[in-house]
Amino acid sequence: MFSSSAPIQRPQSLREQTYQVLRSAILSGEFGAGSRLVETQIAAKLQVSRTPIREALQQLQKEQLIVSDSNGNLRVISFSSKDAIHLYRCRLVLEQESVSEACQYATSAHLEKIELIIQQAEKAIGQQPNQLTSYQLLHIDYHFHRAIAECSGNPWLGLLLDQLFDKMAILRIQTIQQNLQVLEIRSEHRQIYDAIAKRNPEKALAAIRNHLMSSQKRVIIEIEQLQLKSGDTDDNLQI
Amino acid sequence: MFSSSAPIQRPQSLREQTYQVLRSAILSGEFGAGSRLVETQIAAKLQVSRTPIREALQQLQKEQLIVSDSNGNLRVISFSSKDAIHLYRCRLVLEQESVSEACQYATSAHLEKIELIIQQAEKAIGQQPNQLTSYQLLHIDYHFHRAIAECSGNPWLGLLLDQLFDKMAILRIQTIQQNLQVLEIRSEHRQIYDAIAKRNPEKALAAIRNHLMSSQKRVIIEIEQLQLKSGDTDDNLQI
DNA sequence: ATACATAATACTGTATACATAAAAGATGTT
DNA sequence: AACATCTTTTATGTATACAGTATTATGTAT
Repeated sequence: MFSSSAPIQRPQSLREQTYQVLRSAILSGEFGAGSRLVETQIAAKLQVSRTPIREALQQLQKEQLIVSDSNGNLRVISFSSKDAIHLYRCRLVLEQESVSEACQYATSAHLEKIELIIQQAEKAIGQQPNQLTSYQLLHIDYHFHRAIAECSGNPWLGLLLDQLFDKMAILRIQTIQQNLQVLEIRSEHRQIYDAIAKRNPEKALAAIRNHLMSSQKRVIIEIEQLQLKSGDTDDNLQI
Repeated sequence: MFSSSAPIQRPQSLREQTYQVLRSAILSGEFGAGSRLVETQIAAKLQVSRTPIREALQQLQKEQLIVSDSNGNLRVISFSSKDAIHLYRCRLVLEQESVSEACQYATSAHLEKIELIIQQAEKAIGQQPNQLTSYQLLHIDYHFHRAIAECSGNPWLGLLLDQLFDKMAILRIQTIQQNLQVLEIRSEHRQIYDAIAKRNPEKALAAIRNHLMSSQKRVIIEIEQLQLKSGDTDDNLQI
């Protein structure tokens, strides 16, 4: 009969589609931090009524990808370097838990999946070394960290991390220009993986910590450079 | 002129009001885990149109207080003992960060606030020893932990914890019957506070760990008892 | 020209109407 | 009584109308 246990899924609602469109527009930097979002405008652009747009915006607001400014206008959230520090601290404690559990509970299937992601990343870098978009890069990075979190078998851990990853994307999307870092990230990832595969929690914790601290440092430097520049000319004032 | 810097707030939207009503109905146990929520019914009950109800339900869904079951019906989430373990693990790592930061950065104002909360708790227990509702108890507990998190100055940490606290409420609302535990909780809280006040991270970490592990143990025992009972008679089947 | 009042616009919040899909019930047939 | 088919009910998704509010533009008087 119907061996397929996958529940049939009717065409996604306009709300869901709208949500996805807006979300990736934000995370890919298409809407820069601070840009304003208006129901009617988006509705006109996407050719649907305000209702699904409205609901999608509310979702995004709930996960703090957009916030309402002092006038009650919706804007893409914009992070200070202080926010960056705080976000990275949260991420660090959650990811330490993540790798620590991974060392204990990762199955060989889990490990294979992680290794596959690493390989895919290397291939992507090898093939199109310079035309990798920041968004693609972030995506690969995300999958690596997510795959580790899944080893824990703790869905809530993954959910919490997902929220942080979205914010990381906003943080980093402005900052990744030079792909120099790609090399560092690659080796850092491999160190994390190796430690997990060898079930060595001490090394794994050190590696994830090192990775996140380096990443944080890179991001903060760039944020502060951005702030300096926007301090000079007040063009891109973020109201 | 207007020294009050508080932005004037127009009457809250029906959506926000609905959200609050539903949220506290869920967290207080008025809607038990697994109960079904239907737009039209709620709309009829609260005498507003479906629109704000709908939007409030979506918010609750986003924060996983309600989920859609296999038929697409919205229901209050219901946790297994496995979920409890996972949720407590997340909470532990975040709260360890919380107390650790508190040891470093708590100002005397912060400490006073925490102490005040402890005193209020003791007063509440002294005055109405047996008629304290579980909801009130949870509320006091929440404020204690939240006040500690605020010492870190990390708003994101607080936000992540808030999400967990909501789930804890659902977890615990069914389980707190006998107020025996009140005494234990009280002393555990005091130990945490004392360690923070003395800026002793080792003790503080041990204390928070002890508190959460004890709490987890209490919750899990009760969940499993519940499961046994509902296994006997299939009355309160949670579909 | 500046200040003020009034009109026009731009958005949001809420209600409501309609379409569609699923679930439950009813009716008839064997 | 069991089953199939058709109807009715129930619930959700989307569009749209309307009200209220804030913001901006326009005009008028001093």
